[in-house]
Amino acid sequence: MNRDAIDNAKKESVRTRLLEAALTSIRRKGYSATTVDELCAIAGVTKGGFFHHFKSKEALGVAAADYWSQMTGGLFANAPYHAPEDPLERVLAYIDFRSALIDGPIEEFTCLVGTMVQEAYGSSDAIRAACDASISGHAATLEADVEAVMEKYGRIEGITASSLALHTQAVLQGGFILAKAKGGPEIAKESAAHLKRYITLLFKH
Amino acid sequence: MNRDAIDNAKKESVRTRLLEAALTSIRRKGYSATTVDELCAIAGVTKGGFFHHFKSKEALGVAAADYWSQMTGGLFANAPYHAPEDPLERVLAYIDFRSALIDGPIEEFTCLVGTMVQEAYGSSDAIRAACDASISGHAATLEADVEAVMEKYGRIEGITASSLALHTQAVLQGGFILAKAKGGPEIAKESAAHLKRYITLLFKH
DNA sequence: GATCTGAAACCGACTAGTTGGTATGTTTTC
DNA sequence: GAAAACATACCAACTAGTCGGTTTCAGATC
Repeated sequence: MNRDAIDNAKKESVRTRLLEAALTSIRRKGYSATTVDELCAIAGVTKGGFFHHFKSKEALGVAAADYWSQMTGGLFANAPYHAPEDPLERVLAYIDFRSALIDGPIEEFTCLVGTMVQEAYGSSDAIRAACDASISGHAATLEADVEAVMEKYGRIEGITASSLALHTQAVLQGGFILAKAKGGPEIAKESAAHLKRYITLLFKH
Repeated sequence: MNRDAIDNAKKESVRTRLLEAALTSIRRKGYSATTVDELCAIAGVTKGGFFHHFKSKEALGVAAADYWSQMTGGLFANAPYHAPEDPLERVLAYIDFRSALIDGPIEEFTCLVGTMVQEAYGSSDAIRAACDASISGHAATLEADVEAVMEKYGRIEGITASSLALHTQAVLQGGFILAKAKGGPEIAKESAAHLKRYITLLFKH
């Protein structure tokens, strides 16, 4: 490891550790219930360190949403669901991939930005916008495939690629809420199955 | 108004005012960010009054979820969507009814228990259970109609009335999250339209 | 029907701990 | 040697919750 690498590791490590702590805590307890002190303790930093990297708790929230976008962006970009040649198969494979991720402890498969925007949409427009960018940005990566599906299998009156792509996100987010209420992932997987059936029915008639 | 009525009005008013304040505040800022002091100020009661009616903030959360169930239960029981003789028409009319409710300021059409369970599922099992009871209880009122639809139009492999009824709730809850992220109700209405199309496609083939 | 009683409803000041945030260091790195 | 990266100590405001007291009022008693 050369000096640059060491430097980058150290440079990023505290900030990254704080962001990782934020992901865990916010997904478990929400944004408001997550305290700066707690994040400092988890990351092994003091208050001074925290406010050196983030000018406020709100700024951390925005940064956490951006960090989340980056992480999930990488995960989905490298996921295997892009392989099928047929666009409809790709979209269905995407849903299968999302469904496969829904497993284990609730706080490990639920969505950071979906959780955060619920509380913060009215209190912080910066956080709201960052969460919107994350969700809408991810939906946009699906939109091209949906568009190709509609081109190949025929357009349906009243349905746009954008609206259908966002609908997939709504179904997943809603599934997370029910999973939290019920205390297990099953219902979220079932909802994903309904979504898959919907898209199949739409284009394979 | 007889003495009993006066007594009940007075007896209920403070508690009810606190619950109403809780609905408003939790829907706007979430459970954690809602403070007891704030609710007291809105309801025009002091701390002593609050803790006379609720033994803790958590107890208020549970009571608010129950109160929400009661309110929405009345609203949906008296709603016009039960009129059609055909069960499928009833289910589709339910979705139209839900869609029509999605309008105006975000905090006025979003779901109290969906918002609350996001934050509280890990911190308070009592609140989680109350929110689950509210969502699942409401879904159960749909289940009979869905069951009748499947009886009349034919069952579909892998789909139960319960799973489809819960899926409708997932779509609506997810729509609320996207509406919060985007700052307007449109996307939630569009998702409801997708849900309606899904159920139509399922049974009208 | 005036008076007493006891419980429920409510008040208001208090507390112990926590909150996000700051001001002023000290150390590390280039 | 200066700027970035932290640490330390601190604060004012706020947090849920407590506690002793006061008010209200239905019902029992006379």
